[in-house]
Amino acid sequence: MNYGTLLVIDDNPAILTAVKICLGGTFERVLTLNSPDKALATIAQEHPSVVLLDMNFSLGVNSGQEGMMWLTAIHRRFPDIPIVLITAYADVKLAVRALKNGAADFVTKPWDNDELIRVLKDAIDKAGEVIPLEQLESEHVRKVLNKCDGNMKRAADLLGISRQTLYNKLKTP
Amino acid sequence: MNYGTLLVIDDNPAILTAVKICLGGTFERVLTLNSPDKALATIAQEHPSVVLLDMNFSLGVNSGQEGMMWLTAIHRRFPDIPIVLITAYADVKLAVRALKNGAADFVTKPWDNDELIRVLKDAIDKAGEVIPLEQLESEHVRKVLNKCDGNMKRAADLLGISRQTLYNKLKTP
DNA sequence: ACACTTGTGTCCAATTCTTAGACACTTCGG
DNA sequence: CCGAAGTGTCTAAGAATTGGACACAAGTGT
Repeated sequence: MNYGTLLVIDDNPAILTAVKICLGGTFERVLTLNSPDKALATIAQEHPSVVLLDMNFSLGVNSGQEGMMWLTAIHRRFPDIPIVLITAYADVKLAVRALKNGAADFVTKPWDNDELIRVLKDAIDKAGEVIPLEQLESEHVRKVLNKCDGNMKRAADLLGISRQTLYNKLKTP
Repeated sequence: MNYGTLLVIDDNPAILTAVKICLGGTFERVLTLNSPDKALATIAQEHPSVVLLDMNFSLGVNSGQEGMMWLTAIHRRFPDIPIVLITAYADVKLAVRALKNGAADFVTKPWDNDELIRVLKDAIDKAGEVIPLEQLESEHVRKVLNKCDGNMKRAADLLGISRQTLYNKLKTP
């Protein structure tokens, strides 16, 4: 039941209060910002488990550029905190670009409460998963070796390890 | 100028010929399938550098379920080959789900030729990048350590390495 | 104030991993 | 047929990893 702290960033006060009411029961705390200006400072201080970020702040501008900028800024600074984007202007191109820029998910207004809760929980759960170093390594090794059509010498070279080491890593899976 | 082989999978013959004409100059070869049934076999045999996959095959069904299934099937079997999805029914939810399921990109019909070419090239370039093992490792270590609020013991535990090893890895960045 | 727990920074010696180099062998293309 | 490139294997040296240990700091509960 304890999903930690949610940080919501939206310039519409009505949205902020609505989110607070809808998600107050799910999250331990719901923090709100009506401008992304202090997002980095707030995140650094409060360590939210997830950020819900609106894409449009400049009045009349709905390209989502500003939200995208903040997404990249926050994600670069806090790669381990999942960021869910929300926008009124459903745009496939924008959604694709957001996900490629590190967004955990992308939802459109008006939102469905249950779906939003599920999306946020999923983002938190996924961010909470920790892959052991060895597994990460062996998966990557396999992928690179695949791309090299099984050429061990080139794969080892690309991976930055010696051919024998790659050999050993494949021996003990 | 040589971007290898493109595999296009679409049940509309007109689309296939159109793509062939549009992208024939960019790719060394353009293979086509009017059904995903033989996708896995074809990919295994031809080793395309990218796959362009339509989402809707069953007539009258436009939920994209079938394309999604083939996306996951192909991606699970060939994680190193990028898959670009294409659909006539622009749907943000569908696009998000596709990207989360491993799609390299998502474009909508009717498409812009230059954009499609750019997207495919990007997908190939990105898939061609190989991250050295050490860099992958250090990035992951940093992320996990961050998530543990700097608690080295827990981080080392989650990573599956000893505390001293984590210590050393941080010493020499 | 007191013990207790947890984590840090640091060392050690034993073990394991990684490396460069070498060798015979196969495969492939000119 | 030759040479280039890759494989499978080995060795010996060097580097990394491990469990264990120790003193110390910070936070816990009593």
